[in-house]
Amino acid sequence: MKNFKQIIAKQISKIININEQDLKSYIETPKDTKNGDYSFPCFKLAKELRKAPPAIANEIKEKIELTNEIEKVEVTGGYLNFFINKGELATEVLNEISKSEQYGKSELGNTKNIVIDYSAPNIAKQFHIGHLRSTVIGGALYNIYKYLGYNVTGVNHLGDYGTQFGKLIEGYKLWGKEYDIEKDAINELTKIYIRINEACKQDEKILENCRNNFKKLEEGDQECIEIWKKFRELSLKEFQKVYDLLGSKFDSWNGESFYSDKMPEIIDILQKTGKLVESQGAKIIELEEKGINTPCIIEKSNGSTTYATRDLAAIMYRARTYNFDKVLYVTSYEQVLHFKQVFEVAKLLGLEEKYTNGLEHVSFGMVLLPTGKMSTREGNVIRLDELLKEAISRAQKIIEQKNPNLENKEEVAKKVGIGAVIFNDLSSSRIKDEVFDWDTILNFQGETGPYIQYTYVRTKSVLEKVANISKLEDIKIENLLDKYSLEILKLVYNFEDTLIQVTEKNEPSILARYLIELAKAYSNFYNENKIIVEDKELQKARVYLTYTVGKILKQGAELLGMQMPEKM
RNA sequence: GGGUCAGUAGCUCAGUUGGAUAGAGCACGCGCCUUCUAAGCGCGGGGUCGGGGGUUCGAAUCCCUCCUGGCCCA
Repeated sequence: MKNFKQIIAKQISKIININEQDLKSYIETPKDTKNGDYSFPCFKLAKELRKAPPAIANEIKEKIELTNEIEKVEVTGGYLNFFINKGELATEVLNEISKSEQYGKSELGNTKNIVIDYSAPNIAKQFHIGHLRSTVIGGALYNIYKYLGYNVTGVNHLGDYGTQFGKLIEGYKLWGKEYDIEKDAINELTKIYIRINEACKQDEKILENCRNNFKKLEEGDQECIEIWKKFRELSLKEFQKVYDLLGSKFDSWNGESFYSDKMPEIIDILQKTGKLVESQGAKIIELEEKGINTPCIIEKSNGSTTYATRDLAAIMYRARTYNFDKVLYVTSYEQVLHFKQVFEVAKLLGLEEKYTNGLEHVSFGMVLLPTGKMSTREGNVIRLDELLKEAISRAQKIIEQKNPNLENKEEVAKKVGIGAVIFNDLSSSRIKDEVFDWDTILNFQGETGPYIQYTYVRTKSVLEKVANISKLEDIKIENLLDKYSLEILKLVYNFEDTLIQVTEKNEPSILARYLIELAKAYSNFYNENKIIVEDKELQKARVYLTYTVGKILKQGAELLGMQMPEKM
């Protein structure tokens, strides 16, 4: 697609001795359209050229060559304002839209390998709303990178390993028959876990047995492995229900346990660097000279490994298996120090720089309850399946009230309710904390998922009424040059750029905000203009624009992981 | 205590990487459905961009400092 900024930069570069790329980065888009579509602030040049900014602007204006794309240039103060040819913009955008089913899709990523590590719930623990963000942010990034031509691998790095399993196994051995873990696995396992922890406090012997169980698990003891496998399987079955609702998919389920036999190599390599030192019985790596004043613990004093070791083993494995250009770790900001340490230590593994430079922690804010942090131990967590169930049931009530004759009510309620939850999590910057509130998350009005779905449904409804959409060749562009249409066309023009920005910052909220803007622009258009009108030429053009908006809303929402109903 | 992230309207958040008069949504008030879905649209009030210094033609944005809060580490 034509790059208007580039074209303007090119014209300016013919007059001023600054390279095109720099000029392009100076060009901005004014907030107020009366200041044009693009603007070049001349203040930067004042010092160098020893002239007042308005004088420079005027001088450029005198010399600049207008093109097909640039219709008019005006000087306002020190700004040089460019007005582009709207017909050219509209033609360009609609051409691009009509070309392919998937607008904005590209090969930009050039099949670079991206590994995204997300969701990663803990086996035998509740899948609560704290896990939602990782799942949803990671999922959106997965879709968007893929859309831009990257070769993406989604990894669910399950928390399926660690000393807590020694305890759980012991609890299960002791009282397994009292609990129906086949039926309600996670709840029952949680009960066992609480009970065994109590028992450990009372009786040293039991604690000893727990430790032994974990050791046995590591050494391949048949019974322990069987039990652990059962926990894992049953937990995954429950997680899968949530993943099905959210539409989450993973290419790999290699969790922590997968790396249990890959850690000795890591320790060996680190040992050989001479940087691995003993401290209070533990093996650590000092990172002070790297500006991190907490050492990274590789092996605890009792000989067991840490999260860090497992993550290092994972880096090694992923480098070999996926030849990654980037690994994105989508976890909450609680883990910033952990990843800082791991990424630093990874440089000691003897890997190519390509790998160590590609490690990135995509951190996000926490979901808090009005009372503070959630805690599994205190039992004040909100289960994700319950949240989703509630979302669906609220959507259902609204359908009952607004559109009682709708077909497939249940299916629509599912899409709307879950869409609201997903969008809510993606609509503000990752880093923001979120205080959980039912009415905020399940709000269906204003800047929400359902608003985007609703706008989409409106476009479908119009298209259904007119039955057929004209070919682009039959559209008279001059029918789309009003203020409301142009607002839409400009946004459509920005779609691909928006996707690129998402990957540059690993920030899906940029796409979420974009979709809100587009839905708003269409709602304005829809409100101000009748689409089905007497003037058939006008109708054709407006229908085509409607079709365009619908297409992008759907594509964008699906990239975020939302599903679109056709009616609601 | 050290590190780190954040602070913008009553609440929740945008703010094009330093540009023109700081914008939305929610909530509140008023208006708009005999014609394409009112889960919508319009109008209205509401701001010391945490405070103070600095850099700059120009700062919510960059630097310094202090305050408040979150998180991590001991």
